[in-house]
Amino acid sequence: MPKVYILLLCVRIIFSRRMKEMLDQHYGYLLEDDLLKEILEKGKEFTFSKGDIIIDYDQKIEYMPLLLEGAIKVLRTNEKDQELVLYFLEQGDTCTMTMNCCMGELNSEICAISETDSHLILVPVIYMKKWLKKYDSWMSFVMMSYQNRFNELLWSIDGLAFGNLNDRLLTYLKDQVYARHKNDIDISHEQIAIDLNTSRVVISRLLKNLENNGVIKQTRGMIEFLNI
DNA sequence: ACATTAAGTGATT
DNA sequence: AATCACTTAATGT
Repeated sequence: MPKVYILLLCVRIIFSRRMKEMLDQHYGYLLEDDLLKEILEKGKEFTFSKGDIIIDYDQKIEYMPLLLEGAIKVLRTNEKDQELVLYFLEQGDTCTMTMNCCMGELNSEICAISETDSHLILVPVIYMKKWLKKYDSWMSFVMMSYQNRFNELLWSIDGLAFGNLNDRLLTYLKDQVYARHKNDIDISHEQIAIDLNTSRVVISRLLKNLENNGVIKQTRGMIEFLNI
């Protein structure tokens, strides 16, 4: 299990100009101006490093995240320390489970880990309900997120039910490439195996196949996705 | 140089 | 597809 560094390591920069730019860039076309302004007022900006735990199980949800940069892995584990990755959050996304939990005022049912260094705005959850009534664009945004997440969840379930590991691995890699904005993925076979809850040996074999078929190239701790 | 960690492989279930 | 046992290769101290 990854170590818990949590919020202590976060750098908090309020009223940064860059924050506004990035907010406009990734959410500007979705949300109305008044809302964007309110997000800047009420939200706090944070950065997380790779591997930081953003939200852990049973933690009280106080903020909802709006991702500006980077990628976040959202997962559940069972009684053992087996992980199941539910979905990845990329820029322009927000965490649907957060909304789920705070609507019902529940504690976190999931664990969110920063997959790369990432950069996000945290908005206190009380505003998310208020904004649902106040802003149409917020409502659409939330609905859209639900739809997207739901589809990704279906994907995960398909993977489990039909056991098509190769396909799951491929979409996993594509997700990584998309989230990192580059074709080099610095991740070990072991970590992939944990994410897809299978064993390292199996992943190694599948990756070897992909390498032989010219889909990827790999060196220690690195996978390069070719011909996109 | 030695220990540690990542990756490759054959055999078995 | 999973597990075991073992090898080889890359990296850190």
